Amino acid sequence: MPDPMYRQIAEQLREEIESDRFDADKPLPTESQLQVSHKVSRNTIRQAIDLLDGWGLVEKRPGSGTFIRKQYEPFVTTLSEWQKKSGSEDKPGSEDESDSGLGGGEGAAAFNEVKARGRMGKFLSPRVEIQLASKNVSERLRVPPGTNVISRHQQRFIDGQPWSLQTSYYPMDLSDRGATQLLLAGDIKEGAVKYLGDVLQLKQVGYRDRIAVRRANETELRFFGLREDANIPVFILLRTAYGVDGASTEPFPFRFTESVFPSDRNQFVINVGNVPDGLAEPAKI
Amino acid sequence: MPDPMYRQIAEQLREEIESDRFDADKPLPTESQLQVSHKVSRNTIRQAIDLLDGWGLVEKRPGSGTFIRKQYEPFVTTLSEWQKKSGSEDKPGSEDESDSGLGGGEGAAAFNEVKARGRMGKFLSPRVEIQLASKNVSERLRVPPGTNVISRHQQRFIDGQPWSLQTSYYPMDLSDRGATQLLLAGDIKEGAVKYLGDVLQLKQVGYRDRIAVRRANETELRFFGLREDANIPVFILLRTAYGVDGASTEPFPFRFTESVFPSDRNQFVINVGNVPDGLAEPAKI
DNA sequence: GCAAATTTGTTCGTATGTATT
DNA sequence: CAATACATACGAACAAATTTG
Repeated sequence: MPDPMYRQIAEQLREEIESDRFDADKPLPTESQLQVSHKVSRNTIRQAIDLLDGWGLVEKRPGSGTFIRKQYEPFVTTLSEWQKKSGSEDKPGSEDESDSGLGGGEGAAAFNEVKARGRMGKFLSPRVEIQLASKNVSERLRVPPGTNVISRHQQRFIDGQPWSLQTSYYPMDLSDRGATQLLLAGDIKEGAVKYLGDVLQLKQVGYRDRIAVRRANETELRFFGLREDANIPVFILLRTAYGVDGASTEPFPFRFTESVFPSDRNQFVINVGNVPDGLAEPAKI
Repeated sequence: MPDPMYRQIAEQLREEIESDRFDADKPLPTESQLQVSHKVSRNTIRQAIDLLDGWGLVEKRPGSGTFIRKQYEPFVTTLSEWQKKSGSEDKPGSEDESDSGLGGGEGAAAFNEVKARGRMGKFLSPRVEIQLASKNVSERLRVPPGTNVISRHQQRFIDGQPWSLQTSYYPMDLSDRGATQLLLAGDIKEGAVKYLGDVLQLKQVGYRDRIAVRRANETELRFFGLREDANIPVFILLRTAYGVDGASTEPFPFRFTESVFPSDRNQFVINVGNVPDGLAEPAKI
């Protein structure tokens, strides 16, 4: 039993696209042209192109045409530490935290990784709000639901492309005790982790990342320039950071971060134990 | 300008589904019924339902009806180690590796995590093949492309549901030097890492994970019971494991593993440094 | 076990709307 | 403003898968 016509046509177009038989800058043949050349109705052509669209291969622009979607060079974010400490063993949580804290995707460390990979990062100034803790945030920060928390939201770009959306939540407690910069909309140049260490003797000792994938919501579709039809899901990276300070030797959560990364241009790397030096290149999948 | 009809209808149906206004066991109203109740053509109803299908909310069964898709309780896999070592600091790569090696998603450790989470794991017997190393495999294992490598492919189930597909590649070298069990189709009860340690004094000292997301291929759609329309992508987890043995103190890659997890039922957790004890619960996203 | 009824799948033709050039 | 190209919507017919009597 052969596949239905629209699927056969879609497969054929896919094959033609992937072997560069179309000009990448110019639109594909129009629906009317394809309707003629494949001797089917325009509806059937549209079904075929809708498939390609759902596969993320093409992008339809009303009034203009159907174009081949540009494939991104994936950007790799290292979630564990990625800078080897010279002259010290590789011990997360040990005493010699460098400027980037434990590294891996945090503000300062993330920016450094972008630079180290020879790409151009642009992190907009954070938008700061006092919010009531959602159930999720209150559970992670161990504050009662509805408590005020500091929310710092930031848009990040790489090579001019929208790259990630990040929101960090801090207990109000921290600003009350003197970390007042958390309330200012500007960047914290040295990185929030180092700042909290300097001001409150709050030292990050570890973090837990959770990775999941879901469909992009309205805001995310708009910011990342994704078309809903293309069905590009987003990574959700939830990080709970733990620290100790003078008052407590038992680690407690002091920051909860939710980051959103479109899956068409992002990958993650985790190094555990002793692995070769150097930044990991993207995986071919 | 209001949304088109099919989108309005889709949103309304979504709202009705999410507030449990339909019986989860019985099909939704048929296309003909909806066509009447919404006073539109059947094609328009089909467009609306196709949207819900693409959102993964419903599942269409020809001849039978349209059903609400069951949501999975996500299974969480810890990629870093997840068992605290009693009486020892938390140092990956240190001397006191327990039974599960460095832990985190490996055969033995993965099975233990499933058990620890109170769920029922079933890992089928691996299918073993001698293959020519692909470009990807040869790069990771640092063997010339086209060299023979051992491939061990395994299907994994949790609570009776297909959960992941995993293929590990080992240099032939290892079996030549005595690790002959790698060539047998049976399970390696103690875990491959421990086995290699016992037989070849090959000790795992670290690993690097890469995480990406892509569309499921034919095989994966079939195995995981996914419908193409539902557009559920899969996680790709690539792990390169490094070890040392008597002959070399410089870590070298001895195993490369590619695992595939459907994103509708899987999440990952990474612990870095000092984090609270206990298995992390799924993220709410 | 088979035939009929039901339900979704495919394809056609047509008309009109909306966005872009 | 006109032409072009994709978007929405209607109606119809037949096919294929599944359930039911």
